[in-house]
Amino acid sequence: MPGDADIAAVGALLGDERRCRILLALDDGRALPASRLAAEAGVSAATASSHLGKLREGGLVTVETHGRHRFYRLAGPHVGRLLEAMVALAPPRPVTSLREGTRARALRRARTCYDHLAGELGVGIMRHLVDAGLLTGGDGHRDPADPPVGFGQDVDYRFTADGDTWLDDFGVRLAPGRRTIRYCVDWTEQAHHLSGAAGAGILARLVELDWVRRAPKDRAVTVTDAGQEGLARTFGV
Amino acid sequence: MPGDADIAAVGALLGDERRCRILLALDDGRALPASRLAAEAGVSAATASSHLGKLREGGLVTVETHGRHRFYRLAGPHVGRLLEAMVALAPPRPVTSLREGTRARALRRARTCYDHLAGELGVGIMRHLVDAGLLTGGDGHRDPADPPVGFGQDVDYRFTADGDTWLDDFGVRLAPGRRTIRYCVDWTEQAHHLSGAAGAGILARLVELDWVRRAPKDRAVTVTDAGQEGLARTFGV
DNA sequence: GGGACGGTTCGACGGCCGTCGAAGCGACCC
DNA sequence: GGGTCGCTTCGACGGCCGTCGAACCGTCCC
Repeated sequence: MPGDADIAAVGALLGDERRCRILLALDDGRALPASRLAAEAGVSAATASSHLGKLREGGLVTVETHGRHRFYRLAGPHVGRLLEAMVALAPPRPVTSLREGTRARALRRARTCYDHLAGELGVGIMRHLVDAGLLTGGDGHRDPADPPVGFGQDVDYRFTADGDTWLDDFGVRLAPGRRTIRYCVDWTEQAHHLSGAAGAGILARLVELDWVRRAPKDRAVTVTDAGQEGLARTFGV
Repeated sequence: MPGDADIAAVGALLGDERRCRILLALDDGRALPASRLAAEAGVSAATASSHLGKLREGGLVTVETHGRHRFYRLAGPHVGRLLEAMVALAPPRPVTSLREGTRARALRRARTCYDHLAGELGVGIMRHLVDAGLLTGGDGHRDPADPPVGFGQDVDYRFTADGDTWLDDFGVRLAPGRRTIRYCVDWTEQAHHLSGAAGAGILARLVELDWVRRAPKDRAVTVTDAGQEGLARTFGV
């Protein structure tokens, strides 16, 4: 039984409270520097570095180096699912922990990324636009060297004629010259979501329709009842 | 952060290879005696008892005592989901382990329990019958003292007039005197599935329709393509 | 280039936990 | 009731791993 050893290895990673704190701090999809995670776990930089090394080796987190900072992220949606499954099993559920849990889940579902939508919702909308033939392209790649955390980048996505029509019909107001498409790699979903002027325009229109509402102080996005229905009908999400 | 400690406690439970072996052995929903689990984990009875005690205290397994045997089960569907999430993260996937994993998943989806259906499919069918008003009752309870593992028991479920009609229409042949309803508590789903003559009759009819096929030597049940469609249409499962 | 800063590596300390044999306990069998 | 069997408890041994300070390495800033 060679495969069994590995699942225990994953379990061992999750058996330490400090490591769990680190993972939970990353659970909403952010990328955080090692120092912040050390503070979050309440542990020295040396210890945190050791934990992060193990989490990385175990495939639970990934690193990006920017200057003298190293940003850590959850390695993918599987990790979020795993954390969710574990939280569901942790027997005592103090209120605060519950709120944190649902909040992280909500952020994974929908959040803002600067001026546009990210999370399952952002990715789902972009996927729908591509599937519906409103948006084409997407063979571009992300330059691993320069870009700061979670930022967008030029790629060869573009709206089709149908896409232009759809934008007008849906009520997204974009100056003709500003229809350049940008996207972000959405790390909680490991897929693309729209950014740039189009992403901002769509988010603005969704807010105008009162389908979604932005939290005043953070990146949370809530979907209204009307939004549930409208988003499902329009984008299948 | 009081809640965080507990999720690490769950992780610690999963950090031991022997405990993982035990959990994986139980992953298809069976109840196994401690001695069998000791053998499965490749460990002495004393050690296995220690592990089982911890798993029980952690809420991952439950015990039923029958005579001098003690049968252990996964505590519920959450545990199955957790194992699934962990397997999805264990990086190397030897073929055997993959086959085992998909097999366990298949058993959780559909299996036989003596002469009737269990697993998600069995539970889903029963739920549909109740929701559709074909079956009523179900306030009975399971006597914790006597019954052997996973066996059915009398309860006050009964078919309505519509239910009788439906049985005839669907092609389930039951002698009028043999319409007594029995059910099993389905432990992988923590819900009821039909047993008794009605459960057996429905399974027989599903086989006759070639919607499902029983494995010759074990409890596995596979759903055919026609079955996928028919079961969805008939029972919403 | 010097100094500060973020991060990792190294080494040593300490504690927790998995392990098994032996003993204890209850249930079954003849 | 004596013997067996299934399981748990106890106690002792041993190893693994989390922890931190100190040293080291690279980047940024003036």
